[in-house]
Amino acid sequence: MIQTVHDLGPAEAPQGRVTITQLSAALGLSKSTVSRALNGYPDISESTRLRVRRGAETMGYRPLSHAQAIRTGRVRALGLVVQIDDHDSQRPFLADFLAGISVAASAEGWTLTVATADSEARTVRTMAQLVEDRKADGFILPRTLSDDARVALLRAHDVPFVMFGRTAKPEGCAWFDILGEDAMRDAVVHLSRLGHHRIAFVNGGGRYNYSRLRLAGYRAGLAAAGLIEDPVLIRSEALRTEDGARETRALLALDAPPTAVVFAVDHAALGLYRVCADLGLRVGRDLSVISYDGVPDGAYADPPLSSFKVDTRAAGQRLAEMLIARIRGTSPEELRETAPAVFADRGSAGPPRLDSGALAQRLARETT
Amino acid sequence: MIQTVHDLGPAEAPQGRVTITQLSAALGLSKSTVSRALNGYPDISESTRLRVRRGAETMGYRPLSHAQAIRTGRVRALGLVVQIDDHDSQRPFLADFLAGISVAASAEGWTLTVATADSEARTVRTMAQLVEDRKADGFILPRTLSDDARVALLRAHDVPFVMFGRTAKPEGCAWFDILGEDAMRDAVVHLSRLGHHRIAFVNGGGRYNYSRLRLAGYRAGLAAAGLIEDPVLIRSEALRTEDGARETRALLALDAPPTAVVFAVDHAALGLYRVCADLGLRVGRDLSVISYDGVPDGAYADPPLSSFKVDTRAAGQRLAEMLIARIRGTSPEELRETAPAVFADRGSAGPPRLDSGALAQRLARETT
DNA sequence: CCAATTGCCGAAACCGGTTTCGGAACCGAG
DNA sequence: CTCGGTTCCGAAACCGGTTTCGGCAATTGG
Repeated sequence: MIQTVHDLGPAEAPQGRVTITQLSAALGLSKSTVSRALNGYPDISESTRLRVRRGAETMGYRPLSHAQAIRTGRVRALGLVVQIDDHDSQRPFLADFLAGISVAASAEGWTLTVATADSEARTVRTMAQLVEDRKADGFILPRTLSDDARVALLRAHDVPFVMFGRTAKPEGCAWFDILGEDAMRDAVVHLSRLGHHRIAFVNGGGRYNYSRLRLAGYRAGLAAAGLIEDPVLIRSEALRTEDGARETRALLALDAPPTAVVFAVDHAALGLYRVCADLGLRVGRDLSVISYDGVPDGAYADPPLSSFKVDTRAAGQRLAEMLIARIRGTSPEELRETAPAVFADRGSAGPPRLDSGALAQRLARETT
Repeated sequence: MIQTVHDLGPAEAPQGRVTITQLSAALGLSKSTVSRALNGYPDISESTRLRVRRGAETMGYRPLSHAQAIRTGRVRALGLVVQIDDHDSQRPFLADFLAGISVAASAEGWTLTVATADSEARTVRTMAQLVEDRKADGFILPRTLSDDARVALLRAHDVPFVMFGRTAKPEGCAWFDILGEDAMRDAVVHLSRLGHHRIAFVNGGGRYNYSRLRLAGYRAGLAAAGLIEDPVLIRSEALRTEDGARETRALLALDAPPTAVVFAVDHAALGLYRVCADLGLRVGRDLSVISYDGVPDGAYADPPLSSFKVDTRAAGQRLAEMLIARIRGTSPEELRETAPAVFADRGSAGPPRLDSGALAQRLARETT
């Protein structure tokens, strides 16, 4: 007897779940046949395979992932360990990132296991724990570091993973990344076309792999614009607003200050706004800025921050899809993708009202 | 033969996990005895129970949760469905919230399954799915609504849950909540002591249960301060910065504008800053403001926003502990806790430099 | 036409646990 | 000394799947 499924769609028939035993009985087949039919074994005829699939469909059979896991060792769950000690831009994107992962995962009937850790060591330990307890079949690694302990662990234990971000040592690594270097290059070129000649660069954290790339992009932009690199215009380690303010002050204290600044991180770029407010400079006229990330706060600044937006949600989605493919056996070399950041020109970059010399004079007046 | 665990602590011995069969063999007991010993069955002598526990400890035995789940139906996982259609203050707290849940869960050997949904209907559907697939044994419900469809579903299916926030119909509900009403009351009293007589209130979204409570707290504050309520000073539906700006403008357009505003939501309160910047008003002097949430952005405002801070991480931690207790059988009535918000006085509330009349005149000058 | 494959499926073992059931050993009481 | 009741443990069934193995029927090759 097949229990009819009433109430909400595929919700719950009273004493609900249909098991493989029930399904096989209803079909007049053995459960081994049903199992192999559903899992694509070659020794099942096409006709019965179809019959089984249809029967499973109509009876609403869905195998319990933990019941299969006991034999297969796989639970159909993606793992994500969020490291929360770094006060960088991860937070505002977290919800979108999760959303992207979640839709891709649930589209395939997978789920997402999340844990947090407050240090790199603990992150690795947590991941090891999750793997050992079979709580996740693979991991999405956000914020790839240049030398990443997580990669070492997962490689050693042969656990599938995909990185959000590229790495210097790509062996066995799958990744999805945004082309931050192209964004930085385009930012410099854009500012150059607006008439800027002294364009500074404020990078993010050096331990992150992206900072290496973005610096290269900045340099490529200078080259494309025919500008020569001035080391004093390159700063780094600016992740938070305070950091960005600090670096901005340092840049404006130069004998020949920049008239435009390219930031690798939006939150740091917002520090420039504060310094400008203090010094009576108008962003986008006295000092131009272009940044990267596309955080919502940037849109609320005055003038709104021109920034290269990253579609974090889409990234999460793609990463989840790629990780599932990876777990199912696709080789890491086939799973490497990049996407461009999209420039949102909002008014924080304009033609220089003052050149570097005039700006320096104005700043000198201000500070005395 | 017991395999020795080398490398990193409880990591992985090659061909690792010790099973209950191995453990029972090593102890010279049957696996049923071992199982019952570890699960606290009464028909196991205290001495063997101890022996088993010690053996499990030294051999590093940890039962696979999905192997137990196949019989018990429980996977030792907490569920959290994050709804991302509402653009309210949920985001900045998400990481902290997850961190709190994560530590409490992993302390008990539980994990966290996260999903997202972009509408209430989909949230409910997602939760039903997770329950049916046994991906979570219970749920943490963030952002309790006055009339919450999630509660209805879970109650109907007899699935354990705890709410972050109270509810009007408490039957069968467990919760943890911050006393936002006390915060609002204290805010009004504080402003009154500073010399304010016209104190406005800008509430959050009416569908959330907390808004009812915070309004009541505002009123209690007026009563405690000996002020009479003026309906024109009460606004609502302000969650985002734009909303807060809109409501601030409406308040300042009154014939007798408030000299201080209490906000139920920090991000909305930041809208007041923007309006003041536009109008040339100095926050904390020409117009005072106290808010609620304690978002990081508030500390970066000028002057920093005085706000009642919510320890979201602690809340997540406690909620996870309570949910585990709930799943283990504690009655919901025993699982109801509240905690106060902590006032961070940062300078956005001061003695009024102008009274309501003078402020109105100044605003009139400004707008002409 | 017979032997050897091949295609297709069922029976049964298995995965790592939990839970039911029955029985041996021990106990105090009659 | 026997008997009924505890105390405590092992054997075996079970949970819902997967996978191995073997066998029957149909097909192919010689």
